[in-house]
Amino acid sequence: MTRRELDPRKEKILQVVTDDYIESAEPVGSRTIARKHNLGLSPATIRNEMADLEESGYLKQPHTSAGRIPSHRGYRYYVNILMEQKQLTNDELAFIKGEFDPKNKPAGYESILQRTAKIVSEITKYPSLILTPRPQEARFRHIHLVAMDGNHVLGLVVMDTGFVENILLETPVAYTQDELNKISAFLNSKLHGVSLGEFGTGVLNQLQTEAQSWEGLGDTLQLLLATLDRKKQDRIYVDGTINILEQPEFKQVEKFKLLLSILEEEEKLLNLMNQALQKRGLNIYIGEEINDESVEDCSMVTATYEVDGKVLGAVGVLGPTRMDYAHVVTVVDFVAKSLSNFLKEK
Amino acid sequence: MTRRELDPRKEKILQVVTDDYIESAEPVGSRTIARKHNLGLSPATIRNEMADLEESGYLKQPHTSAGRIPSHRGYRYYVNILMEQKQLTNDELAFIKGEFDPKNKPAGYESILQRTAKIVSEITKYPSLILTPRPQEARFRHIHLVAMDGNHVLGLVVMDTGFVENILLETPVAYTQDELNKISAFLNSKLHGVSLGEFGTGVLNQLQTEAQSWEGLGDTLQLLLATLDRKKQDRIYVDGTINILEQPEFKQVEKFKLLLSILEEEEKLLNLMNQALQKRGLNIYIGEEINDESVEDCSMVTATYEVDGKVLGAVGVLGPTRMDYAHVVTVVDFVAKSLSNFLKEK
DNA sequence: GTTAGCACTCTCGGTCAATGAGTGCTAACT
DNA sequence: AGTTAGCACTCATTGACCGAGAGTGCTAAC
Repeated sequence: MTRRELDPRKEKILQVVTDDYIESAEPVGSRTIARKHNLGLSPATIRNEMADLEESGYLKQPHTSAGRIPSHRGYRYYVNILMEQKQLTNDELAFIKGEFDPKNKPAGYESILQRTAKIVSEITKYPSLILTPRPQEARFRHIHLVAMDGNHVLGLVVMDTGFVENILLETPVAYTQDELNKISAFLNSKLHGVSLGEFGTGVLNQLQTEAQSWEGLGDTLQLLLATLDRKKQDRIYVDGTINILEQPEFKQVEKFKLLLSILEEEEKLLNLMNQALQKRGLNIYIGEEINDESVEDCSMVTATYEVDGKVLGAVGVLGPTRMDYAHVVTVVDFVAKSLSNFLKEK
Repeated sequence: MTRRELDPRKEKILQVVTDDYIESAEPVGSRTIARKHNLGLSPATIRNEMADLEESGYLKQPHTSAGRIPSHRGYRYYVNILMEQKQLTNDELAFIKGEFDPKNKPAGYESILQRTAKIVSEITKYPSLILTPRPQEARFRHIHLVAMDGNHVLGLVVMDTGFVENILLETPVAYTQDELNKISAFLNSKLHGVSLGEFGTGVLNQLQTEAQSWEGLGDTLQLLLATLDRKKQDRIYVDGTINILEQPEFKQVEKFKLLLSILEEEEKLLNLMNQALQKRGLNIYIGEEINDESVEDCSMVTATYEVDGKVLGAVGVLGPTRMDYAHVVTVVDFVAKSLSNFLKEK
């Protein structure tokens, strides 16, 4: 539905209703519209138009004798066609740019994404979600084994996404650093460019047969892989959950509890955010377009971030269907782009 | 106040009131007590005793013509003297033991503590807090520098707490692995056993002068330290925030918002939990004994965990003053001990 | 096609009385 | 002297009721 299917006057009214409702959280009536925006129309006319809009499914009434609010269909039309682009304020712009200043470079993925989550939730005043780069698709760039005391070896794995993982291994034999260097070189030659996803038992078996010359290496490898496998999971950073309490629709504890239970369950969040990766760039999910039966009357705005044309993860905002789409879209889009740039520098 | 300052009958009544109130969240009246626990006393007698207890500050009334609830002083007496030891149920015991099974050994500090937080909040049904081992006091065990592509060096730092940190450095010069090995050896000889806290600019300056022979090393060192310094912060893992919504005293959104804002602010949590480290073992903070003006009507139960007699961090539960102390104390204590054991195995 | 007018609907806030839980006090009981 | 029955009193809670206000749909006039 990206076609203008409504005549201009109906569009104007739908837009006004949506804007007003987003701002006030109150159903908006014909009188209010006539008063606030002088469309040169009487309340009665507006009433007629609104009745039409309700019949064709763009508006709805919480109860007779209340004003109208947009239906999901109405929001969809609003978002696709009517919504006016918003600009970031100078403050917002400065804030985001400051946080993504290349001077802040070190400090690893984890803290960058956590910071990104904080930025988004602070500006939008909604809870934010950041999906980490998908480890499954990361490729080995470098493996290094370091001898520690006794039977301990520290495995260091660097992926092409810049992701660094260290794994403390207990080995059946005590290796010298020289041996480990050889093993490292061997592993590097075999694994360079292989993705964590491809790297199933097949590759492992092959490695093991080829590596029989090193005593006990098979077991060590197995351990390395088991640990790596556990880290293979995507992660989500959440921030600003508390913001949702500012929204009047969540004043009833029950509604809020439902949403919080989702925000605390990483698995559900992963489901939500993984949808976002399917289509690069910006996405808006309104109401039941979010594929989760336990999310009620919520919408989600997401944008993917990428490096060298490769989609890594996504930045998202979860809020009530009555969220300030124009603002959120602008923020999410800009932050995702800033994050992409920031990561490219590395 | 660990003396029995009340006569047995008053004690019994204080205990019954507290137990009942903890269970029901409703002020408890004389009639209820006479009915439920047959003390062989009439409501009138109980009323007299309760009036005495109120006068001496152990009980209070939310309003005239309501039942009594324990005051903070009453809770304190209850916790110190009256509370009956609870046993863990078999299910709880099995659950905890299963999670701390040494077979689950790998996977690093982070995930262990996160899991611990989950265990505690799931069993107690209150939000849980886990304070990480204090990086300030960790001592260097091992430093290793690995050459990556071009001007990048990966610094690997292992602390005696088992904490492993990796830091990607951009160096002004491209080092060969041989050079790096020498530098590593040099750093190891200098830093082994030094704690992160001691490691101020003093040590740094000394290192820099001694290390002038390596071109550009000074800057690199500085960078390494700056990054390490940023990691020096204690961390807190929180889980089960949502549980607090089950408590009737947080049904009003405002109360809940206050608590949530604390649980989302790491700095405040650190303040709270750092108190716990002062005294090893179990601690109970009731009401204003928690040193934070924004926490209202809450109590905290904490227990330290340790390895080789050295206190590393603490396990805690934050709940309403009306929390089930007996249960929480048992759980927190046992989990802290299990965690200590688990960490010792490493 | 637009609008004024009007009857109607529904929510919200406030008042009022009834209810019930619980208390404190006094006087009688053991 | 400690215990208890009885009674008057207090206070929060609940449900019924009412009026005000916002908004609608419909009809008839413009």
